[in-house]
Amino acid sequence: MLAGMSLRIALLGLLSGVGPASGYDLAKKFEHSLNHVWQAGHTQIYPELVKMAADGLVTVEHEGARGRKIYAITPEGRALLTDWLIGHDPSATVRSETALQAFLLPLLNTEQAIAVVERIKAHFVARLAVLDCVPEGSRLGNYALTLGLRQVRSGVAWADETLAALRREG
Amino acid sequence: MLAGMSLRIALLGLLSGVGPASGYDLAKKFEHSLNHVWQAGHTQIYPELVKMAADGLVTVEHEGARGRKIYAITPEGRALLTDWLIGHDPSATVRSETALQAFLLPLLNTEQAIAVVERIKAHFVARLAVLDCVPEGSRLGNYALTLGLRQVRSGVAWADETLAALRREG
DNA sequence: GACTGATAGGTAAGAGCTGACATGTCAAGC
DNA sequence: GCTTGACATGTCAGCTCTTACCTATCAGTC
Repeated sequence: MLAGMSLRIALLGLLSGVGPASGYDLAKKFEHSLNHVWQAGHTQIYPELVKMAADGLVTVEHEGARGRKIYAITPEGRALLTDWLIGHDPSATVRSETALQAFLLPLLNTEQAIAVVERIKAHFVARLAVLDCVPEGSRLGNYALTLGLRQVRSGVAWADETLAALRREG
Repeated sequence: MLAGMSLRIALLGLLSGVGPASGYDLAKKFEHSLNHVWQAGHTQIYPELVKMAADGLVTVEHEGARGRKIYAITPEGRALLTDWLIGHDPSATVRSETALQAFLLPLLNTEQAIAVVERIKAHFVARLAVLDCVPEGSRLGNYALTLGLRQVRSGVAWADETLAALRREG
């Protein structure tokens, strides 16, 4: 099980959850639900689907209007998906620009630090607003939604706590 | 301000916070503190320091034993660092394998889902243990530590909630 | 003297990802 | 008939990052 097959898994998961779809559909789905969990644009998705078809994980079910190609997950794809979900130990790699700014906060004076934390808080709040608008009951993604909400709320709480601390010492 | 200069910022931040250091030192610092916020191995750090020196952001202060090269941040480097901290709007790009597994949980049966969430929880707990052992008072990183602790704890809370829900329905 | 492990610094192939560009279809409104 | 905008699919350069590999020094131990 190679690392860095998360894009494949995400695509297989969508195909498994919502049924056959075109690359375009999958890109839209990424934008409107999965993007809180994994990012990918159409420039990544289209070539990946071609490779996945070559590997037998998906098939082109039929071609529709405007060159629209509908992909469906194969039994091999379903097997890979389930194996990954059950067996893959998620890597702990984190790359958060927000956390990096938090890390480096002590390099700024109090006034500057307050401004930075205010902006970080605004970011968390905006994200919270987006997550609150995600429709529930779409089967896939509900658990990720509650996880995201919890983590974003804890981000807001951190920002408030940090702002209070900075203002006390400032 | 280009995107994807976070590695530079992280290195400049360390040099600014702890003073001149070698690539090796910086790699160690990454491993023991920054890696909860941003990942980078020595294979990324060494070439990046060379490029940063070429761009005038750092200088080789002197060379020590065993070819050890000590880098120091320059005024230009300090200016770039401060500008980024104050002016950079952190990108919201997320790529979390854990969250992806959470997203796809509904594709599994209850028994399998419980096993996956148990593993995710174990991951969060392990991370919590690591963060609890990070020495406080090291100036840099304290704010990121409290942020990380909050988010990991909310991860554990989510896992407990989700396990309870799965066991009710199972 | 030989071996081990930490120190110290790299290179290079290839995978992953971003942003810019390119092409063409189809429906709706003017 | 023409334009606009959504639909639909792709390529490519360039950057980031990971993995595997390589070299060499020095201290301590068997």
